[in-house]
Amino acid sequence: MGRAGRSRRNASSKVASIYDVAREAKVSVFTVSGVINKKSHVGKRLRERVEAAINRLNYRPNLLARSLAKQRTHTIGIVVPDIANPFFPLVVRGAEDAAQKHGYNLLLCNSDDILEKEERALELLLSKRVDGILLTKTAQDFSPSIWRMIADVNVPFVLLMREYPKLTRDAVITDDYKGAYEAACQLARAGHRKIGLVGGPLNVSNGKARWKGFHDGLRAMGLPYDKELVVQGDYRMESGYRGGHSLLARRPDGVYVANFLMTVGFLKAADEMGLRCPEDFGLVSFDDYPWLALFHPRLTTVELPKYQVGFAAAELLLERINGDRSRGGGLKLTPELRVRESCGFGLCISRAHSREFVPVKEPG
Amino acid sequence: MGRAGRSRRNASSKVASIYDVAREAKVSVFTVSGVINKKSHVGKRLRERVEAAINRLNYRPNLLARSLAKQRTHTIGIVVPDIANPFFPLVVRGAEDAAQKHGYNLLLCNSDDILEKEERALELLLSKRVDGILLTKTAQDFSPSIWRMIADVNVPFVLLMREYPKLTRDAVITDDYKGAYEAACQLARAGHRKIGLVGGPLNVSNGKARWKGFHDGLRAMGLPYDKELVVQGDYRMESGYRGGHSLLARRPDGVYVANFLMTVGFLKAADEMGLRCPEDFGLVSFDDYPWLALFHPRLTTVELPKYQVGFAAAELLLERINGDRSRGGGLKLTPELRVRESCGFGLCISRAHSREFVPVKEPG
DNA sequence: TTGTAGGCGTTATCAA
DNA sequence: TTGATAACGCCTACAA
Repeated sequence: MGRAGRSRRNASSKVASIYDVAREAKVSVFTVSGVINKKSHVGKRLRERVEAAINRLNYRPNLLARSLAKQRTHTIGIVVPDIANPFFPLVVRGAEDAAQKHGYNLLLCNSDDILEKEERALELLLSKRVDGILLTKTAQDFSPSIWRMIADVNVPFVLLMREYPKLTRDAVITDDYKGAYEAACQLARAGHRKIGLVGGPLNVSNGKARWKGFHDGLRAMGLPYDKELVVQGDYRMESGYRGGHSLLARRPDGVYVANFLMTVGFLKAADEMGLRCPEDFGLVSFDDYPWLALFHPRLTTVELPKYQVGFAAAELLLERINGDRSRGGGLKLTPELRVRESCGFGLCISRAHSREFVPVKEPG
Repeated sequence: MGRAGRSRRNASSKVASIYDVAREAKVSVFTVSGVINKKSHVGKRLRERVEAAINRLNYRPNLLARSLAKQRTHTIGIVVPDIANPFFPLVVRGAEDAAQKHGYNLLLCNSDDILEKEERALELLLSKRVDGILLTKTAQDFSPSIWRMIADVNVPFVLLMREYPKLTRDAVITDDYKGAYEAACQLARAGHRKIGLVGGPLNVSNGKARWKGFHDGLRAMGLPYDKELVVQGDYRMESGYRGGHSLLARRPDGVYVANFLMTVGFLKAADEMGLRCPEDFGLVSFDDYPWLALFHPRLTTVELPKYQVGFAAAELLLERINGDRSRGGGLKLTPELRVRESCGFGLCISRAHSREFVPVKEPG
């Protein structure tokens, strides 16, 4: 006996359903559904009647019900370590813009780079049946239970900033090797000989890349790689601070810090030790922000195209969601060295990559 | 004839449904549902059988279906002007933490402070049947269509940082009047007499409060309020930049800029005009960040408890979602003046509010 | 072109 | 305690 008799709404909830519209327009739900979804097979007369009814009732389809029926939520999940880390807001914004463009929404989760939180977030996202997931993977492997769930649900993933081929090869990252390489070279060109590193975690892909690039950059410039001048951080302020204290005690004349948050911690340590940049040490940081061009020391940085990372990742994910595997995953976006005073370019000799500051010339 | 015979899953999708579990455990879906939701009325024997079946099938309830049935999504929508504005990430993080604690997720939207985008976002959120919405309202009034939809759906709102009593009195804001008042006083105490303002939009509540506080602060210190030294911005960098050029041309000796992004623009303008802070003008900004204590000029700011705003707002919203109206809406959190060198405290005579920097003493 | 009815995966009501 | 079965609101074969 179908559902014909149902949908008499209780007084409290006034939202109209497709049935109410059908009744109001004296047609079937099929017809209503047709005009909502702009199917071609609905007569002009009826369409107008339905549209009138829709307006009268201020009807809006219940997307929850639609999702259940169509097995598609038009929602994508995004899990980042911490939206409060200034690196991620632009990534998320890029993703949101791309998603929005295609009628998708973003369900946002923070993992704090902790596996357990990450897995909890993923379970929830999968249970809510998001159509796809953007993920900045933590360093640890998934537990078997999550692997199984992922396999069952079969939803596309695209990785943000970090690779994890066990899960997927679809990843949008930046060329951190190159960025770190240039950072090291810039320090060398500025005349520094005893160059230290505050690196990222070596168990995540970009931590490794930033370390390797630094290493190779030094070698290319004929400088030694000194383990004593290298400390490993975790991309958070606190680790930059501790790293700063232990590294600066060895009096390097140049330092490359692998992200902005650690740079802040590092500068705090330097401040406490009474050391000044660039007078006492040259500094190159990763990850640029507009205000860094205005405060002193004006930081030499390697800008990462954060917005583009998020945007491209979401676009790629949407392709996968739509079953399009034509384009290979694995975008690697190019970073850009921005030379400013913090590297101490007294002797500096490089092309200027920035319009905002004093151009410095390559040697003849 | 019920649904007994259904749910033979097609090969592609392997996720188990509650029916599969029921069949596997040779019980009814009612029993399975009971186990999942830890209802008391399910025998121990059966419960164990069901749990075993759940494990075997790696069953996870489909939250989409549950939401439809329960009329509750355990999702809350949050719409902010722009997550890339450094003010909002911490707000969002606070909200996410509170939400997470209660098993809720965040659906994030950016409005760019444009009414049309805001309304599109709200429509989507409402159609997806979020249980509640956190909103930083744009300056313009809702259109009638949105009003009607809101009335129909009857979902609780809590406002973030801005008031809009037409919609709800539940709002979590900061005491911007007080913050701006203190900012003005601090500039006066530092010895400035010709004090200018780069304010926020006057059609949003906190823009007005920051202007009024500034105005009253000046008066309290016996200084004139000079319209010529006041420009209106929109909280974005560009407006701070333009405001900086037009305001600095009048050579104020002290300036209060109503948020960080505009301060960045303002400093750029100053830089271009060859003016230095604090030598050529004292500066107090709104909205503090950890790194501002480390770069020069070290900014005197009025810190707003961003994280707490988000957290408290989400908590309040969750109370409303659960039908709890006992606590009155309308939290006003207290800002904190952090005195640092940018205000030019040569003559300064205030208590120190910050541990990070040189305490300056009240005169005897 | 339009309508009927069953399915999406839960929860919840009412008997048994 | 348990089980059948109607909602929840939408889409969509299959019929007409």
